[in-house]
This record gives sequence, C-alpha cells and structure tokens, in this order.
Amino acid sequence: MPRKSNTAERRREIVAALLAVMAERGYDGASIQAIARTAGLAPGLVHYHFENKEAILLDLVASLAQVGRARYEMLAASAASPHARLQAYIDARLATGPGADPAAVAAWVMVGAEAVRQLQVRRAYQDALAPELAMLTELLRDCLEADGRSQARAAQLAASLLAFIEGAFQLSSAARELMPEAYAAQMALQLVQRFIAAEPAA
Amino acid sequence: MPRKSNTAERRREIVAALLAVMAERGYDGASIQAIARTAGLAPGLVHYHFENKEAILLDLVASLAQVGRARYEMLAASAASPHARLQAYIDARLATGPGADPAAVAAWVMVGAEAVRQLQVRRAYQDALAPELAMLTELLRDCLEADGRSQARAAQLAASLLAFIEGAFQLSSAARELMPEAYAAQMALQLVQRFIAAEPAA
Amino acid sequence: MPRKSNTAERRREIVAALLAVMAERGYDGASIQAIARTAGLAPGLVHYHFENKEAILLDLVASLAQVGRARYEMLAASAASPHARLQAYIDARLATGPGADPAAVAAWVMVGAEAVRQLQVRRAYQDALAPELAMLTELLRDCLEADGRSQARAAQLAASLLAFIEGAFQLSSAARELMPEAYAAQMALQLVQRFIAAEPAA
Amino acid sequence: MPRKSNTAERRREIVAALLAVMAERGYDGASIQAIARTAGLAPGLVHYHFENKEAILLDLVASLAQVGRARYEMLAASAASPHARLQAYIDARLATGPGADPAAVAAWVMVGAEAVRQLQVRRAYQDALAPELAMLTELLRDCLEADGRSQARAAQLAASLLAFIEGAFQLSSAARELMPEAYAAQMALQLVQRFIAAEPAA
DNA sequence: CATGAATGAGCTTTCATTCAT
DNA sequence: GATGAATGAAAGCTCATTCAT
Repeated sequence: MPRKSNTAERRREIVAALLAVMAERGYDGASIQAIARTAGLAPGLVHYHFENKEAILLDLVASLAQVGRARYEMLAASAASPHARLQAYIDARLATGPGADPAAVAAWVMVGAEAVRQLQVRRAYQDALAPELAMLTELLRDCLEADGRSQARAAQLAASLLAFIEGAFQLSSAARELMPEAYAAQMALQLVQRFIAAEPAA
Repeated sequence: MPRKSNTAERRREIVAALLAVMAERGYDGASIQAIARTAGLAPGLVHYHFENKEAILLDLVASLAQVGRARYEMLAASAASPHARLQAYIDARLATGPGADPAAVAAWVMVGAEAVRQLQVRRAYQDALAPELAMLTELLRDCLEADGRSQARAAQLAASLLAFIEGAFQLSSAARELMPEAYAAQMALQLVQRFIAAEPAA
Repeated sequence: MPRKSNTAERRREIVAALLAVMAERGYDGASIQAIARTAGLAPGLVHYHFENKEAILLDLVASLAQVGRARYEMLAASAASPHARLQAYIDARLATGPGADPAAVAAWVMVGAEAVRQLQVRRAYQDALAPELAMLTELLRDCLEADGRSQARAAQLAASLLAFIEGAFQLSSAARELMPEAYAAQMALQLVQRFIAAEPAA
Repeated sequence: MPRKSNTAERRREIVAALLAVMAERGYDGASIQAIARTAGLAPGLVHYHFENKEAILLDLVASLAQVGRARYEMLAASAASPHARLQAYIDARLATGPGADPAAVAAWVMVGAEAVRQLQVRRAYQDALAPELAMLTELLRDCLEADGRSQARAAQLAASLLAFIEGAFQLSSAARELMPEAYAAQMALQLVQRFIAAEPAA
C-alpha cells in the first residue's frame, strides 16, 4: 500500500521557502540548501519534487500572480461602481496594513530582475502581467465610460498604473526610508482619477 | 619618471563592462572573468583596480546616477519655466530615441534588485535616489508654486514620479512586448500636470 | 493461500530493463530510477527484488551467457561434423540478421568494461567466458583432429576466436559505420579454417 | 610580466591522470577529484585547463591514438618488406614485454565502452580508428600483392585484424587469467598470413 | 601595471538506498 | 508484494580571490 502522496503540499512548502529566502537574498542567493533548510526538508527532496531550481521559480511566479488576483477579487466583490473597483484594485496592490506582505513584494522585485535575463522567467512574468494589464485596461475603460470620457488611452493608462505599482514595489523594498509614509495607494488613485477627469469627452 | 597612471580609465572600462554583462546576465551572472573578457583585460587586473566585485557595483551605481544627472542638466539648460524643467526631467529619464540606453536601464533594474539584499548596495542606491528625490521635490514645488497650488504634497508627488520611472524601467526591460509604444514620457508628464492642476490653491 | 510469487518474472523484467538502459547509457548511466521506468515498475520495487545494483548486473551477465549458449545449442543441433559445429558457433555469435540483438551486444560491451574495474563483475564475466573457452577449445580440437592436425594450439586458437568475437562486438557497437558489411562471421570462419589447414600434421 | 605558461604541460598531466584513474575505475569512476589527486593538482585547476570532463577524454583518445601510431612507426622503420611491416604493426599493438602498457590498454577498453554511448567520444574513437583501418588495409594490400594474391578482401581482413586486436585488449584487461600466455601477437600474425596464403591468385 | 595560473569553497543536480504505508 | 517519498553523499562545474612572475 503506497504512502499517501503529499507532493502538492511539499511543492507549496518549497515554493513558500523560495519566496522567503529570495526576499532576503535574491534568486542566486537562494541556494537549494537554504530553501530546503527554510522548508525543513532534506536538500535532495527539493529536486525530487522539482526538476530544477528554475521550475520552483516559475511556480512562484504563477503563485504570486494568483495570490494577487485573489486579493483583488475579494476586495472587488463589494465594489458597486467602476471607480470603486479601481480603488479595490489599487488597494489590493498597494495598500499597506495587515494584508501587505513585504516578503512577497521583495520576492516579486527579484522575479522582475530575473525576468530580464532568463527567458523562461520572462515568459512566466509576462504571462502573469498580460492578463493583469488586460483586466486593468477593461477596468479603466469602464471608469472612462462612466465619466463620459474618451477611452482611447485606456491601455496607456493601464500601463502607467502598472509601472507605478512595479516601481512602488521596488522603492518600498530598497528605499523605504526615503519614501513618504503610505503615499502609494492614495497617490495612485488620485493620479489616475485626475487624469481621467481631464481626458476629452467621448 | 613613472609612466602616467591609467587607473581612472581602466576603472571606467571595468565599470562599463560590468554594466554590459549585468544587463544580460544579472549581477551574479557577471563573473569577474566575464567582466574582464568584455573589457578586454586579464582577470587579475580587475582585482588590481577594485578590491572586490561589490566595489565595482558600487562604482556603477554612482556612475549611472551621475550620467542621469548630467543628461537632465543638459536638457534643462534651455528650460525657461518650472514646467519646462519638469518636461526636461521626464525626457531625460524616459524619452526613447537616440539618448536611450536599454543596457543601462536593464543594469539599473539589476542594481535595484541587488539593493534589496545587499546593505552596501542599498546605501549606494539610496545615495543615488535621495538627491534625485530632493531635486524632484524642489522642481515640483516650483511647478505647484507657478500654478498657485498648494505645495503640501510635492514630496509625495516626487515619490510617485520616481516610482513610475523605476517601474517603467522594469517593464521596458522585462515586458517590453506587452507595453504600449512610447507611452511612458508622455503619460508621466500628463499624469503629473493634471494632478497639479487639480491640487487645491495655495 | 498466498498468491503465487512473481519474483522470478519481476527479476527477469528488471534484468531486461538493465540491458536496455545499459546499451544506451552504460552502467553508470543506468540509474535505478531509469531501470524501473523502463521496466514499468516503482523504483522501490527494484531493491525489493535485488539487494543492490551490482546484483542486477551479475544476473545480466549470467543471463547473456545463457542466451548465447542456448543459441549455439539450437544451431548446433543439426550439425553433423566438427566443422559444421564450428560454423554453428560462429553464426550463433556473429551472424547478422533476425537473431542478432544489437542492444544485447552493446550491453555486453559495457559488461566487459565493468569487468575491468569491478571484481565481482570480473568474476561473473570470467565465469561466463571460462566454459565458453573450454567448449570452444574442445570444438576446435575436434576440428583439428578431424583434419589430422596437431591439437597443440587448440587453446590458443580458441582464445583468438574469442578475442575476434569480443572485438567484433566492440566495433559493431562503436564503429559500425567504419566496418565492411557483414564481414565478421565469414572472415572468422575462414581465418580459423585456413589456420587449421596450415597446422602441422598430428 | 606574466608567468610563463605551462598549460600544455598541465594538460598532458591531466590527461595522463585520467588514463591512470580510468584504467582502474572506469570513466565514471574517474572523478575530477580523483584525477586532480592523481595529477597532484587542485580540483579547480582541472576545469581551468579543460572545459569539462568530456574534453579530457577526447584529448586522451587522440593521445592514445597518437602514441600507438608512433610505436608502429618506430618498429616499422627498419622493416624491409610488407610482411615485415605487418609484423611490426602487430607487435606494436600486441607484443607483451617492456613496451606494453596495461593501463593504456585498459583505458582504451573504457574508451571503447564510452564510445558506445557518447556521441563525441564515438566520433573521436572513429577518428582514431579510421586512419588506422585505412593504413592497415594498405599494408595488407601490399602483403597480398607481394604474394600475388587477390586484394579484393584487404579491407575485410584489415577489419578482422582490428577486431582481433580490440578483443585481445578487452580480454587481457578483464580475463587475463583465462587466456593462454602471450598468444595474441603470434596468433594474429599467423592467422593473417595463412589467410593471405590461401587467397586466390590475383 | 599586467598576466593568467592556481585555489578551494560552494553551487546545482543525480542517485543508490531505505522505509513508512 | 508494491509504492513513492525521503535521505545524504557524492558528482561536475563555477567563481571570487590570490599571487608568482
């Protein structure tokens, strides 16, 4: 009688360990030994569950994207208007407080850097961002429409908001001391809203 | 009479080589051997001019900051108004075209990731950003003043613009295919200007 | 009543899998996991049936020797004269065509290499070759006697034929493209026959 | 002022160490550590001089081929007739005595096994054998011609002699105890000569 | 200043073997 | 009998750094 498979759980543990180690030491600093130690596993077991180190990273990218999506959907559930959903989106990404996870944010910054140089990671990174961008464009289109504004630059506005968010992650991870307190969520919302308000009518 | 020292030049070459290699392979992928090969030097010579690998990186951070500053000053030289200087700043950072240097942008993204985990690099990164942020705050204060708006949130606006720029660097390095064409400079300027225009009067 | 043991069959499957994997990747490349996969079994089961990896190899050596012996006996059954039996022997070893098994030949070459460095394997290899050599010596003695020739060098001739065969295996496995088409069986027979014909009378 | 390069010598030492270790433990058993220890070098230095382990093996194959060629040429220098050159060739390969090098023979057997499964090694192995076979064919053609015999089967005879030699190497490495004393050189010569003598006239 | 050989620690990965179920 | 998760010791290879010349 075979032992009950716990592969799914082990894989989750390993991915979580990569996130934790990566947030502090980066991807190259996240040695298999360190990941295993953090997860409380034997080093060999990591490679039993993942073909190689990159595979863990790809899993992590998908996992972080999935967590972000889930947080937005939770916050957006009670949003009645497009503008409320926009606020929900920005809060899901940028709000500080109990839901915020600095380690995940730092890990995401590391993912972004790895995406620059590893093709597979770049693909996973883009696979995470593409639906995000599409959803955001749709959301902003709704906001523009609700205000009777031209939707022509919805995509550019979505890209801008995404850039703002990625940059806020970077700065909060590497230059928190320099930044004003809790500026990000509020400023993002106002920048977008004032931009929309000044767009030409549809 | 000793022959003239070429240390300064050699150091510049080595830093430039780190930039080039780092843009493609990241900091950990930038081995001393690879840097030396790119610079056309013997590996041992690198350690003659730099105490260790981190020292090259610290030099690179300062060098990138300095180049950015110089570009802004060149563009700002002919700017008559605060708003013109704001445009000069944004163009210096985000304009595509001949002045743009994708390798430097990618290297800066790598620097940002290293700053998350290496104390010395974080310090250098912050030493580069702090004056930038101060200068930008001053610039935005001038813009707000020129428009007769409250300057209370100049610092937050500066931080936001910086976040946008860092994020735009990240996305242009790792997800260029997903982003709209040349959105960054134009959107950055309009987002800031519309925000300013909607600020309460001073 | 316990269910019937299938140990013997499982062992055969595992040995066959070792042969197949070894022919392509060598002994060190034949990991237990690969053997199990090829045999369609769970890795743990391999060690249930064999104490360790070497034990499978020892079984394989015996099995290959046994298969070779069986093939000779089948061909020799209808051989009326010593010379006919010699031809049967050479055909059993070297004839190309339906009976030939390149994987088994390649595996045997690998066995030969392992025999050089592993004492137990060398013993098994020699235990396979010794009766072969004895039988061949006897066979050649019969041929020499039938032709009225001195039998003094029967053992040396047997050794030579064995060397030729082992070498033909090696070359057919690693340099097939270089060798003439189907030279081995015919040349072996003629070399031996002409040697015998030129031996001094008894 | 650079240190004088000793790369060529180091490479020779490493190849020699591979030969020695491989003869006793096979290719997979010849770990870089073991090679380095045998050569009296630091492990890292091995990879400084060779890109990877396979590269050492490829060098070894070429080196063994070269040594064999040199030994034949030395012995053949004083050979007046084709038959004398044939004897020189066989002696160069098979004669026991002071010139014989059991470790090189064993290493060659290991090379042969690796050639079965590694493409690059197979190519090097064939690159070593092809000129050997060509030269041998030419040599046998000369012998056949000198005796007024048909040269039609010179290539097949050359292949046969090569097979005999490879097989004799295998058996001397893994089953020396079973084989008659010093049979190989004498038997090879006589087998070939009697075959030639019985060929049809040209 | 410059060279490039040398060192050894540390990395990812593989694998025979064990064992709880 | 059978499963597959788990272990830990190697393996090949990379690399920052040192140093004789």
